[in-house]
Amino acid sequence: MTKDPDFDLQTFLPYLLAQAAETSSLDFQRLYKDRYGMLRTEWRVLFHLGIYGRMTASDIGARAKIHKTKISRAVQRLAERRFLTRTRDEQDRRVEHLELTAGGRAAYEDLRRIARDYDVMLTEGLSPDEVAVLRKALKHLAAV
Amino acid sequence: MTKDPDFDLQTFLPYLLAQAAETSSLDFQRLYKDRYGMLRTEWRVLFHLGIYGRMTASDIGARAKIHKTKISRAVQRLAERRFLTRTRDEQDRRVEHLELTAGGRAAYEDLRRIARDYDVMLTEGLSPDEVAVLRKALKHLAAV
DNA sequence: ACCTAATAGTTGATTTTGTAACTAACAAGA
DNA sequence: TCTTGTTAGTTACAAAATCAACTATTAGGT
Repeated sequence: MTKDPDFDLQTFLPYLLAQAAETSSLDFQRLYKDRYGMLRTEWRVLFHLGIYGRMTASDIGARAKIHKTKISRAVQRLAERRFLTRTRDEQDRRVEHLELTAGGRAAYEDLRRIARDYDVMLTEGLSPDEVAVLRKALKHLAAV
Repeated sequence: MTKDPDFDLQTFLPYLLAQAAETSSLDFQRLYKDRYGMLRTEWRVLFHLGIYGRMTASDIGARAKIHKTKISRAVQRLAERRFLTRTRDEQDRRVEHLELTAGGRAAYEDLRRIARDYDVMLTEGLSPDEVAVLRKALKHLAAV
């Protein structure tokens, strides 16, 4: 049977995005999973706390657009491993402040180095201009 | 606490890719889920058969980089709904050829139209040049 | 022909995710 | 001070993804 001339799956953005995201996500996963046995949401939470410091679960959810149940579970696991501490807010006792422990910070700094190296590796084969456009376009797409 | 100056999560490609892919995937999901109750892997299989015609499960897996168990289950569901037929190869009886039925083709053509419209909508706000670079870069990243 | 390895595809057990309902705490108006 | 509504976060159950083990069939060497 002949190829459909009107539509090419290889140019359909949700398809391309899914392929690229899955490839990079799986590659990067191997790095943090092997070292720390972390899940995807866990490194994301770890990185948010590493970069922005003290935050609440909702803060992270709002910034990263991750659902609160995912964050709740990631925080639980990170707390069990003593990567972060949870402190109740005295003014509003619904709120919990999260903060990395020394161990959490060490893990974050280690993974941040790895992430940076991985990012450099990913963009080999693309010109700096192309990378800039790619980042801009991805931000745009995430915001739609 | 201050922001880490050495590393910005908002430029880290696996993070950006995951955000963009998730956003577009969820949006597009609503369209095919509402109409046909399909899962992500199911529309992908449907599209492959719609575009390339007769294929085996392995062919699809190789082309789309989807794991064979996912494909196996997607094919089962599509077959139950009479969207495709499965035919044993006479030469090599391990192999099964998959092909869309008339109903499957109708669903594919309907969804293809929707996909095209959605793609157009996604790229509003980006110049044609930017879109071209984006597509090229995503293909590169998927292949790494 | 026979043994071993490889391939296509399926199934089952375990993990992970998603959805909805829930508790606890606060807020704001009557 | 009572509703009523909202927000932070957790938990329970259902849906889906992942991983390993499995069947059936073919291929390749000896």
